[in-house]
Amino acid sequence: MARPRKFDEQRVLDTARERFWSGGYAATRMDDIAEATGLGKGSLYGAFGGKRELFHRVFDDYCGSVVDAVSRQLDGNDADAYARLSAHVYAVAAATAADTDRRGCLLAKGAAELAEHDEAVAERARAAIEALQALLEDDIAACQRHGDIGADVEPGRLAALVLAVLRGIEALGKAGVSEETLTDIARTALAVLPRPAD
Amino acid sequence: MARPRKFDEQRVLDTARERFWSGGYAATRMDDIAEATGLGKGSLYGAFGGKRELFHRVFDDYCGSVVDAVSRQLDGNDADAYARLSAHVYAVAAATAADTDRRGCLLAKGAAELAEHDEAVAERARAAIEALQALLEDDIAACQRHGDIGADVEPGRLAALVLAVLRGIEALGKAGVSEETLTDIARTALAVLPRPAD
DNA sequence: TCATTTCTGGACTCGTTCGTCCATAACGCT
DNA sequence: AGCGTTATGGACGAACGAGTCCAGAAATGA
Repeated sequence: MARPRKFDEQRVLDTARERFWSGGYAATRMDDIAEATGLGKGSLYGAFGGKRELFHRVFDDYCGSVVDAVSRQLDGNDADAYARLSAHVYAVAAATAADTDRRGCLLAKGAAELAEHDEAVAERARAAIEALQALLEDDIAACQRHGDIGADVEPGRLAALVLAVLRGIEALGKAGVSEETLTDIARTALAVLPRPAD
Repeated sequence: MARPRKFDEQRVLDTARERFWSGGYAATRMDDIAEATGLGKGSLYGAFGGKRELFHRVFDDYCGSVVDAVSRQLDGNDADAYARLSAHVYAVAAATAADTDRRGCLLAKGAAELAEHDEAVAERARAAIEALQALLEDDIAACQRHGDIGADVEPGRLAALVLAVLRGIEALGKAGVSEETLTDIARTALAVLPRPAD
């Protein structure tokens, strides 16, 4: 019984994500987002409240989508668990290297810029990292059950290590390390994971 | 034959570093820096040129000091090379955990915020990472000579892996991962390095 | 002491950006 | 069709921040 919105909220969030992602929070202007989405500022503020709230929505969204994507990549039966892990690690290296704009990951970028001063961002990042760790742990446990990884180290520890390597690959990528080196890191990381005693 | 400066340039750089470090580049105001250092804006601009140039000076300085510090930590004879490596890895984990403000490393933070749009920052970060990698490689090679690490993997690859883990620890620390987990990652990383076949 | 040169610091300018406001448009319901 | 409600979008206000400018201070050398 009132005028309906003409824009798709999700589409606006996606566009805003692009802007925040390339420019960072502080360097992105609301006018940019308004122009990029075609919305007037009245609509933008009416729908999302303000810059900070909009970023929170975008960040939340992004974290969720990253966790979802990894979840899909790592989900499956025990027999293929190691193949999935390996594919995932190489995929992160390749994706980081392919990111020629050096935008890195919005999760890392947003956390780096705002976690210190914005509790909501810090908490969301923490939750996302925890979720990623849990996904890796499940997959590594499956590898151990299937005999692809030695069972003498707790899967949680190995998952934390792999997660650190993955985040490290992204950080190095942003610093300009070559694709070859990144792929090497992925390969070496997989190679040093303990083998079953058999 | 002219009035000498009343301030110490290095001290100003240190203060500016603090500001950029906690706030990031965009969120730090020149007025803040002026107030924090006690300088007037005239002096600030006269001595450093502008915000961008000042940040470049600070960033350059910081990268140099990080490389220097690691260099000192890893320098020594072959017999103690593994002990130094181990101490260094634990030290990074402890330092990251102790950084309760979650400022992380200015190298990572600056690179995350500016590398994409500022070639000078990107290049400086790349050079610093390369230097760190070289330092680790030297130490790992020493470990291999002394028989503390297996010689079947090239030291350069192991160094790249260790570097990724170290940067990953910092990234995870910023995301709020606990000290215990960070220390665990350090321990696990050291544990999975190949042992000599003996 | 005086002249010259550089430093100092705060007032000022100007562009920029967040957020507000409001007249108007669009829709659903009766 | 008319009414009430919500969306729209561009103009506007106000604050803020980078960089400039300049009158005066401080030091050195003649």
